[in-house]
Amino acid sequence: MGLNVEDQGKLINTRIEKIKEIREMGINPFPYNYDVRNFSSDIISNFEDFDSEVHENKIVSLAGRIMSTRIMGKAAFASIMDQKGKIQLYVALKNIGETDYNLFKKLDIGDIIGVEGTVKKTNVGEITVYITKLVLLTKNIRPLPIVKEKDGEVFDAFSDKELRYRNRHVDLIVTPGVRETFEKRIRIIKNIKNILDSKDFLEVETPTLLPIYGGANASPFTTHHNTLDMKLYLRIAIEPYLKRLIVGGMDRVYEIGKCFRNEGMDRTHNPEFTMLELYQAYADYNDMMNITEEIFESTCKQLYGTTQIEFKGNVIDLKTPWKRLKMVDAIKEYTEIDVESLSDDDMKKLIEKKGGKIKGEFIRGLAINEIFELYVEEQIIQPVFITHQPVETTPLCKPDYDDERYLQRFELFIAGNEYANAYSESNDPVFQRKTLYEQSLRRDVDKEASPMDENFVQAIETGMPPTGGLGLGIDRMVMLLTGERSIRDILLFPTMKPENQ
RNA sequence: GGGAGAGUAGCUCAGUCGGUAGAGCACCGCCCUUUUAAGGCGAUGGUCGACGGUUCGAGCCCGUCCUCUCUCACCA
Repeated sequence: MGLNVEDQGKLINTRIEKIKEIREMGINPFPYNYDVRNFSSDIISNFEDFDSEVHENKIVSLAGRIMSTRIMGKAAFASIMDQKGKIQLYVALKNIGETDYNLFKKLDIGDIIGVEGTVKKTNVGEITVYITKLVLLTKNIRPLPIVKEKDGEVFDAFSDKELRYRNRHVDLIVTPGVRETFEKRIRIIKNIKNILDSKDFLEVETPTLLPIYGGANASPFTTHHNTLDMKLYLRIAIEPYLKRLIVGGMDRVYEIGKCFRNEGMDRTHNPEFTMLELYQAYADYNDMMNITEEIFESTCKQLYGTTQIEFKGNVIDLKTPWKRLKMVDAIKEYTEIDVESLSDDDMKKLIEKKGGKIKGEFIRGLAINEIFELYVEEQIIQPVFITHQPVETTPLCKPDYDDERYLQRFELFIAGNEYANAYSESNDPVFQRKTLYEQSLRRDVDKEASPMDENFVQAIETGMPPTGGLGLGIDRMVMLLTGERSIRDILLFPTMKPENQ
């Protein structure tokens, strides 16, 4: 198991031997640079501009990793992969001369080369660089898994997920589509930033290493600062610092960054994950819904040119506007139960019937939320904003004007999962101090309750304008928009146990 | 934490009833100037996840443990 030197010493040693032989030929197997003037995909998609039948002496120069070779005595085909894709090379003794051809015969799949040549279609019509010059740029000594493709079908895929996650550098080279998935992730994040920047939001950076944590119910990672000799925490949410900035007069701020939660791991949870948090002064939860819709719809269109995507076997249409449903109405619609008219006992029965639990004393608002999660959540396939959660679900959100039993809050559900959570943020300093203090007292019972953050409360006491706040799970969004079912497939380097026992 | 599956060559995988460890690709040698899962001939390559047990004999049966994958639950 593993890709350790000891395990494949013989294969590696023969390649180290080749490095010596190449040096003996007077060739440096690790030169310092190369003049790259073309990329594979540009040559292929603009073939007319390069076709040597038309442009007689047009020389291209490109560099990439050798992915396959087909050697036929005094000539060979090879394909190399660069930043933008793959392209075939024709390597002939008569075109590159004996020295370079002898070098070529010593090369392996995985080596990085620079080539110059002319572009022409082969007899069977494949656009190919007929090389006239070959430069070894980096000699590989650790063999790559050989993955073959024919007509889009992949053979001998590098399919061991553990090896792929532990050796993402190899995965990126040999597994078709992996790179594209991560390029999509990059484009998604860039597009979100473009949207927010165009709305005059300021992208800020706030600390991840904190003396005190808060903003969510979660267990933090702890660490230690040596010279200060103090305990520090990795943040579990971005919220407390962004709200300080709103107090400070930065009226529209956002951060896309890592949060860390010391909890279980599964297909949708990694210990470190990426959140978008956004706060807008003088806005409320309705404004947050509009921004959320725009973020999803625009990003999907930008990636695919359509608002429809397939996810978990469903066609999901992200076209806005999305349905907005109060939580109790959603329960009515999906289960024909009118929770507001139920007795406490009937609600308990409904929860227990589905295997749900009521923690501590019975609280109607929490029970309504529980019934929603048990009976409705997984049924929501098309995007829906669930609004007006019971006030008991969070102390950080303002109650609705019309009915103080419910909040000006929404959660976004798509394909049975939650993607975003937003509030008309509570800014009553007396209420905030009280709830945060009460929460800090519960810490010996509730491990996920946060400690009192005096500086944060003082900030709220300074006066936070009415503010709409939004939290959006970037990893979940990337999964939705790339069709990936596991968070590990959209994180370049997911958290792994160490290889040795 | 529960359930299911898996761990054999660098990669992808076979391995029958318990009887000398197999293939394809890669690698090495040879042939080959339009191939594309290139082809042909030949060679090399193994602590069968670990430990223990049963047996004349274990990749295979039994036990314990480790790791991974999938899935359910829990947790935001």
